[in-house]
Amino acid sequence: MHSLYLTNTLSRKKELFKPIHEGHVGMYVCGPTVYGDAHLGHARPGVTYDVLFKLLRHLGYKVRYVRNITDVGHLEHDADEGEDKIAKKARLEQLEPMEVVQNYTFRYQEAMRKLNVAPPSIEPRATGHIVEQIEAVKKILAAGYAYESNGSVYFDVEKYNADHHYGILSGRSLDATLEGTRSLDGQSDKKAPYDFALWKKAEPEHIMHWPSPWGEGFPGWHLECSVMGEKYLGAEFDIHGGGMDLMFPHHECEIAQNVAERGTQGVHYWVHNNMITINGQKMGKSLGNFITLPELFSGSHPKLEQAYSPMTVRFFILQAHYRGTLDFSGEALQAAEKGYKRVMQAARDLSALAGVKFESLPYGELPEGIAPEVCTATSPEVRAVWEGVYEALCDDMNTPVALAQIFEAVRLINSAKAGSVKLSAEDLATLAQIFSDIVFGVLGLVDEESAEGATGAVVDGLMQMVLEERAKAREAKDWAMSDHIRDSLKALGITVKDTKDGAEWTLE
RNA sequence: GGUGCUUUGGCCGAGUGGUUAGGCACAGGUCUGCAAAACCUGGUACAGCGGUUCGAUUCCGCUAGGCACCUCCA
Repeated sequence: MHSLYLTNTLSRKKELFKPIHEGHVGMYVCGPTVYGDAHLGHARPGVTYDVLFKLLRHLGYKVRYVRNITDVGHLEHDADEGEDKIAKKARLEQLEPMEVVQNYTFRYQEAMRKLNVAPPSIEPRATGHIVEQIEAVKKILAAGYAYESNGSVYFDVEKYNADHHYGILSGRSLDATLEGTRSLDGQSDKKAPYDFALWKKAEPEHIMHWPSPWGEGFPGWHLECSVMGEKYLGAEFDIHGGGMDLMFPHHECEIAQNVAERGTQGVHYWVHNNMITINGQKMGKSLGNFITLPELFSGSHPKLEQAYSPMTVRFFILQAHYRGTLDFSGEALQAAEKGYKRVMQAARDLSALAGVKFESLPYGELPEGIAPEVCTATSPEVRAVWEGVYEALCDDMNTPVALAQIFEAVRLINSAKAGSVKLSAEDLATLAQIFSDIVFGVLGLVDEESAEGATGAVVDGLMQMVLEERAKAREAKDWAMSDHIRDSLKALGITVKDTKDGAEWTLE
């Protein structure tokens, strides 16, 4: 089996990945808070952990992938004094909170589906785990790491820090945290500013609340991930992913809760994806500089000159390493679009050359394929691509380098098609496997053109007929007619290219 | 103020103590009725200043710029 290395935020180093249970992986990723449309920033963890999910599967692991939906407890402005995001949205739109949740959950899943992000094994919601969260609060109270205050329960960070290290993940000391913590206006029930809420008393204006031993209230944001992770993956599990902006305080608090509640940090590998920036600045809700995925796919945003297809967006994300920032610009998206199309065209040509049909799996199904141990190709170039791709992906998911290797394969395919390079049957089979397993499998690309374009034999037949007529005109050197046909097709979005072996066409 | 990250050719973006990343764009060539595609070739990029070294874009220090987190954010 190929050895996978992942950068663990706990150690800030690349570590050899070893699962707790041989052959099995438990992975938890922080999902969205569903109070608005997903934006480009949300696509990054979606795609990143989708690749990790698929890579692990391809390497032969059985994976349980849990990605939550946050539908309560996530507050605005301040973790303890603000208003619940969902409730606020519901109030603004005169809706039942669950209507907001339902709507944006559906829209999020729809956007992920378009990006060919496989649905996780389990997609739990915070509101579905109120009972478990209350139980967790009780345990933390019993362990002495929390205190009740005026109907709310807070985590006692100072007490915890005396026994453990609060800041182990983000690399801070409590003093540093204290310095940076904003002092709150007005009265707070907390003993210290860095204490965070496990359970929050519901003020009269709150519309989402549940009964608890401490009165009517709702769970704190950080608690849900601790609780749902434990429920579905166990007290200890392998991988926890999320955006870098969640490292502190969210993930730090999770660790503290885990230790207080069950005596273990719970997570072996913390994986964090970096942000997508726009003009060098983080794309985010609070800055108002975000472009939603529906806007991106339709081109309906003042910053956009054109629409970008879901696969262009996926390719764009894949072209950068997940731990670095990725800067958005129209130019960069257009470059990604061209590159993506080039790879897909090569896939179609390879399909013809190798006599293999690449079929995309029905959405939601995962390839069972296990990465081959040995490369059977005969040419050194193809072998190098095969080796390079696995090496890159297993080296902390280096998708940009993997794609560079894929472009090498594209060059070989094109050269073979042009006749300047000879590829053996084994070479073609290996290339076909790389495309099937890696390009379409692990990297999760889909050929949009063949998927939604020119459907069916009717169009194929029609095009064949038209191109035959054009070929006759060309034989008769009737260039006017030939060009007229080509121009007319172009106006319909059909591009005709003349090659040695006759005319080819593609639909925009 | 604290913590951490970062500065690569026109743009995006990998990587390394000495050898081509890759994509997009651009220029020349091959092919072609033309066009497109494809293929071939091309541009000596690594913020600045010092240091370590036979040799640094790659290690160390300083300077300058940028960013993230410290409050909700993927």
